[in-house]
Amino acid sequence: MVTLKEIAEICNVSATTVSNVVNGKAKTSEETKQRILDVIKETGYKPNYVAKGLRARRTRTIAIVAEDIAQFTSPAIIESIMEYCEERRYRVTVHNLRLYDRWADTWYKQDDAYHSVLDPVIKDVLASQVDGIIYLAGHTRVIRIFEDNFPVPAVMCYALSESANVPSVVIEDELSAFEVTTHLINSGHKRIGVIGGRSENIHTAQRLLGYQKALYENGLLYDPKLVYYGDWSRESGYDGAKEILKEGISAIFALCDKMAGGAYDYLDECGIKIGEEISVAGFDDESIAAYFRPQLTTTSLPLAKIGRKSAKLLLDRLEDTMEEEESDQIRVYRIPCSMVIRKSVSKLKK
Amino acid sequence: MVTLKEIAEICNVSATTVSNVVNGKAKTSEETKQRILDVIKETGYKPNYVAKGLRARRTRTIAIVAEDIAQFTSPAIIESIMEYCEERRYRVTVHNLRLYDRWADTWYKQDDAYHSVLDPVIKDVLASQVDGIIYLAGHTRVIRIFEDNFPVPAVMCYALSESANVPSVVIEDELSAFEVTTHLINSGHKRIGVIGGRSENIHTAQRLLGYQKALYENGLLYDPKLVYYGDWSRESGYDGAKEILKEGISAIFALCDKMAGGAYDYLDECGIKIGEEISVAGFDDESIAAYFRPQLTTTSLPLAKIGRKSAKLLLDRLEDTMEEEESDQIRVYRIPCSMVIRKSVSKLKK
DNA sequence: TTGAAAGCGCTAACAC
DNA sequence: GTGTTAGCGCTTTCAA
Repeated sequence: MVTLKEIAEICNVSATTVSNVVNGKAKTSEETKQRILDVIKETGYKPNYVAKGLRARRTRTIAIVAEDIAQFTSPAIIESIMEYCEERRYRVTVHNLRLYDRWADTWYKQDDAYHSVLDPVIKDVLASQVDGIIYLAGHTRVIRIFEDNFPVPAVMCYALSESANVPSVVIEDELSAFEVTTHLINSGHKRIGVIGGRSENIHTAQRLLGYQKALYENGLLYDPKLVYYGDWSRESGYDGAKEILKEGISAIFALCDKMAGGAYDYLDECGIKIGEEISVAGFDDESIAAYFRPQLTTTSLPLAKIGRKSAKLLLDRLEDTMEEEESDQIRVYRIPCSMVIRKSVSKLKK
Repeated sequence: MVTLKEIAEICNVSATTVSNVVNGKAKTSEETKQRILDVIKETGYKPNYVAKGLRARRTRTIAIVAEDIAQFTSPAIIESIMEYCEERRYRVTVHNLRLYDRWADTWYKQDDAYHSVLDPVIKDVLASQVDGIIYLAGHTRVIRIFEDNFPVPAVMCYALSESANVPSVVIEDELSAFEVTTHLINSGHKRIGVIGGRSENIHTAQRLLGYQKALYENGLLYDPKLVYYGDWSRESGYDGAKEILKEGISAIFALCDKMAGGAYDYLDECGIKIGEEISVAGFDDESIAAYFRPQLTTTSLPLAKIGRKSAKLLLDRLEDTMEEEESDQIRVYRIPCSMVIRKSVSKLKK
């Protein structure tokens, strides 16, 4: 690999001049400039970022620390972060905690196990001199890992940071659930069952609030017997449907598509016609949803927007172009979802 | 951020000694060693990889250049590459061409557009001094981008490289299709329709070969009228089913699950009972397959194995531990897939 | 066992 | 415009 110095020697100029040309620092005569450019082309010279980063103290590289890139929300978010960073000429590296892969659904409760994985990665990331970090969570909860003295700017993506200088970008759970529930009510449903995740889960809690708000605004009462707490799995959707069906409902709001799939399983088993005798709404708009029979009415996650927003927050911070508003209060950005109407919800026949 | 030099000053030793301790270079007295280790812990010192890489000329970092991480095969492969690299203490950075995102299905035919995206990324990757590269394709075809003088070792993942020193890791298309077809034939089916991708597509071509081999071994003749060339989309699955159904078939082998989904659409529309009146097999075992009604019999892709194999090939090469066999012939590793039997294929009722 | 010195490839400050 | 000098944080001879 040719180095800048070698180029300089060939051209009979100093390394500085070559550096200036490479980085477009203007003050070079057209003639030498052209000569240098030619040699660069001939030799196929490529600047060494490592050396550059060492000197410049800025690498124009940010790191995504993802809890698990195989989580269905991750790829689209990562992709949009990269897209945005490319526009602003930043490089992105991805680091993967593989949390779900390692421990399925339990890890986030065991602080020591969690940190045994996280800490070395963070250390690693920091050691590679990135300018900033986006932590990409697998599901929304409060994550407190960026202390106030964290050495580089950070953004919490798809989770809540609770730290004054680390903004969070999450989805608008409450409003979205409100919309779905309202849609169901407008279709004539009054007893609407809910299949959620665990009760302490933030997605579940917030969506339940939105659900309740819609009930309230329509003069309906919240009935705890209509809500089943599952674990986001297809199986728990099945169990949930079985349970709440006993309460005489006409619609099911499953808080994720997989559980909606489980509800379909049970309903099919009972010979109850979905989209006719009973309505079902999901959440997430995973690829599976469009293949359900009937196709599932659900809510799509604004993953691309979440990614872009997170990236923008970070890069603005790096370049100090952020609008003042932020300052020292905890910033949480909630990005709205959008309902996608398909075939699984229908007007209640009186 | 504390530096090695500062640690040295605090401990009243030279930078060399600290470096030796940090890297476990043995020849240090227990006493000073302990002192240094203590200070490192107190100060939270982290070695600067950038500086290290500059000096050491090896960064222990490999790059994945992915055509599109949002392609359904990518996340699992990336995840397994990372898992393997973690075991061998290599870092991984991911770079994303976003090819599908940019140009849907056409880019790989336009060399200039393709290179306008690829070249800067490769340049970038090289400039960041990675030790090696894994190119992760979105679908299998011949890709000729690593010349013989490519400066670092490379592996072609999910595509064919055709370059002597760049091994390729792909799936065993032909054998897998052979197995599916055999399964169908063993279930009594004699006229088996195929819905594939474009005819020039390698996946399609190879699987068709496997299909034909199974026919041959069972004394059946290949009939071109039974194969429809689609474009992997659900819609083309629908069109394909419509087309080949006219030929009086009792089973459909769709070369991807999405097209199987399209076939389901058409069959449902006609009121033909899948898994009873007609059998359908898919390919890929995407998450959607298990939600079909009836659940789809398909073939799952060995993504984790592909990733590990690619990573192993690269790291072995980096460390010169590879077995001799490779040398200078073109190496292609074909990883077998495995059928997953569900409900969409049944014995043909005579 | 420890340290001094040189240098990896590049950029920044300051002269000329 | 262009060159000189110094130094980013680390490792690696080689000598003590």
